[in-house]
Amino acid sequence: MSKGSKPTIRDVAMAADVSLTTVSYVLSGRHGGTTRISQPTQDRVLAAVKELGYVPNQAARGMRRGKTDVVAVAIGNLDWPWDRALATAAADILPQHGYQPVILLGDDWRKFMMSGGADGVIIGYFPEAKSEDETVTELARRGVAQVVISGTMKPAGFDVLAPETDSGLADCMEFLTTSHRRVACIRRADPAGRPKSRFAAYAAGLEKAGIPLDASLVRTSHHRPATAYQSALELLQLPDRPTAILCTDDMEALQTIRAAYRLGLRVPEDIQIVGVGNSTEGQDYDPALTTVGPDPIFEQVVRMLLDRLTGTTPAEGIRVASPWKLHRRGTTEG
Amino acid sequence: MSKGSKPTIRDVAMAADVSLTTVSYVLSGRHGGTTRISQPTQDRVLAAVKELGYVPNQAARGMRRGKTDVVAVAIGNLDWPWDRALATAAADILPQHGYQPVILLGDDWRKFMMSGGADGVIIGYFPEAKSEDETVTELARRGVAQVVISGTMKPAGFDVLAPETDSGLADCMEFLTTSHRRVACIRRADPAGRPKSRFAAYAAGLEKAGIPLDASLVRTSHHRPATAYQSALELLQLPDRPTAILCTDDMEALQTIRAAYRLGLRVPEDIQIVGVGNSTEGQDYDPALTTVGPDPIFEQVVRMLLDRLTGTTPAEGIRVASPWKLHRRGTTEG
DNA sequence: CCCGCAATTGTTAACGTTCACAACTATTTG
DNA sequence: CAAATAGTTGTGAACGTTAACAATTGCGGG
Repeated sequence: MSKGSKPTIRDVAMAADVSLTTVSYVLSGRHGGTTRISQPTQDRVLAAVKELGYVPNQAARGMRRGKTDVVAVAIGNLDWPWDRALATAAADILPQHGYQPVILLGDDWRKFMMSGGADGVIIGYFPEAKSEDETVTELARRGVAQVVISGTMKPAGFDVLAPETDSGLADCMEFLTTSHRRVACIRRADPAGRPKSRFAAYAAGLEKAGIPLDASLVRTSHHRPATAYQSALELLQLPDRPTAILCTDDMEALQTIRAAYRLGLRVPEDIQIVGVGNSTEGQDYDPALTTVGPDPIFEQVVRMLLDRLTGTTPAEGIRVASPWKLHRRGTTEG
Repeated sequence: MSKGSKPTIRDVAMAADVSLTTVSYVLSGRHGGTTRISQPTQDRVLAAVKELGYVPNQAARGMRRGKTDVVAVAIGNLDWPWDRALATAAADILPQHGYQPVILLGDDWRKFMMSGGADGVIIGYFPEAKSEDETVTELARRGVAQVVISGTMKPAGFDVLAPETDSGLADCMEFLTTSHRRVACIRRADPAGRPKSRFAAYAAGLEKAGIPLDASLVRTSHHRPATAYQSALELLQLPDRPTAILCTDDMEALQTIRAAYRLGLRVPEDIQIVGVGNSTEGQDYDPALTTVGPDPIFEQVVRMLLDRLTGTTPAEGIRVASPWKLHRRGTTEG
């Protein structure tokens, strides 16, 4: 117990003058049936534990038990409301079930999971729309619990929550094109992947309504909120201003509202704005943001993982569709 | 290697027909001096590794080596720009130095670190302003690398980055009170801690300028952005409207700008707004947000931890003051 | 008075790695 | 030609914990 060393179960055992096993039993509380520890002994052990400030080493425990009690949450970027909401939900719920949530950014989850860092992982982020992923496949083979948010992947030893973006966006575009002819779009600069398909839905919606795609009405934002704001300013100062703007992410939509106010335009009277994602941020805005998205699904995703961890889910995996719909709110009233 | 089992170093050894040690040496690359592995053997091992998709188990490795190569980043809430920026900086920098960053929310870091989950931790969050913390002290005794962001704690086996909020806020209040008499405040609802001291600085600044504290000009926001927005609307619709508003967090300040625009007020002509934190969000705004805060320090914090991990820092720990100053930008021009 | 059972606690091997050291094979040198 | 040496690879213990199983004690009944 000198400086720089952490107390082990061995130290506790010596302090309480019992064997390692006894300490282990007392702490894990699994001295139920045939193995009982007498009250005096328990007290002595607990006293020693407190005295030394002993906490079992998770790595060692995990190794022996074959499980880590850790769940990873893989997200892309803390600036995205969607990812944040997922991480927050996981951090709220998982501890209640004895799991330690850890949030991993970017691609860190691959190494982390492959090296046995956690019992399960919620993957909320794929830079590209893909139908399968080598790491996911391998982890599934190894029996790691996984829930993947993806519209394009099929369950195969893991679970998939599939947001039905296309139908939602189609509804949205239909709604917009019935009352607008000049519908602009602020899209993400992501190479391929989600945003692309969102933009594709925009284009498809225009075509369906017989409106030619006007390239000058399409702007690309480059991940930072300020660029979306700039794009919005440009669009709104166009000689023939669009009457509605579809932003492929709520965050960008909020920037657009701000740009409108800045220019003295009223929302929704002068310009109507629609986002994508149905984030709480948009709900809380004034006027509340009309948006295309799922009902909040993050709790659901976390529970899907918990079910899989407890073995409730069929081994081959399930696919839960998350319907996306248009939430008509303040920015498109009237 | 059947379904549900992960390949171990043993499997690789058998496949390559060598001993465990050889595999370990090849992989860890530490076959430098007296222990060399011949090229053919290396090739065979690497082939087997690839074939089996073997990745060393981090827990086992960590146990043996006495280090985990993991660094935890403890933050309070993903909704706070400050916390996000810290986590993002850590996630960017740490992997370049061989460390796996994991983000922990709320109080999770206590259990996690006490059970040996990581070699080091960056603590960016304390719900209360305290001069010492039992967990931190104990971790320091155990030789865990720690950097704590705190204005009130003193280094004692760990490092402290101390934001000089008071002097910064004092400057700010002086600046505001020279041209304004009615300065409102939107503060956080946190019980004690950071926000409290920020509010205290507001009160002190008023007193110094001989302006009585007007309770009707103080509003409390309850963590969600929408409440700050509401508070701002109320303040701005007061019969005798304040001419400046100090928000104890940039996020709230941005909401306040939005509220002003909503009411048709111009910023900074009609209302001047100051935030706290110097977040990038505020910088990107239009008009850019005047704010009290440090120059970006998150990279610095991460490097402080790396220094400590490599033993560069003196054992007793260092205290780095992070001067806070007023960044005069668009919302207070003119 | 001995046996068996219940109530407690201890022994030991194992989880997957790493590392100091031992051991083996060819070379080369005296 | 023996022995030292360099170049390779293997052995075994250890990290901290758990769990199947063994061992010890005390008690009552046959």
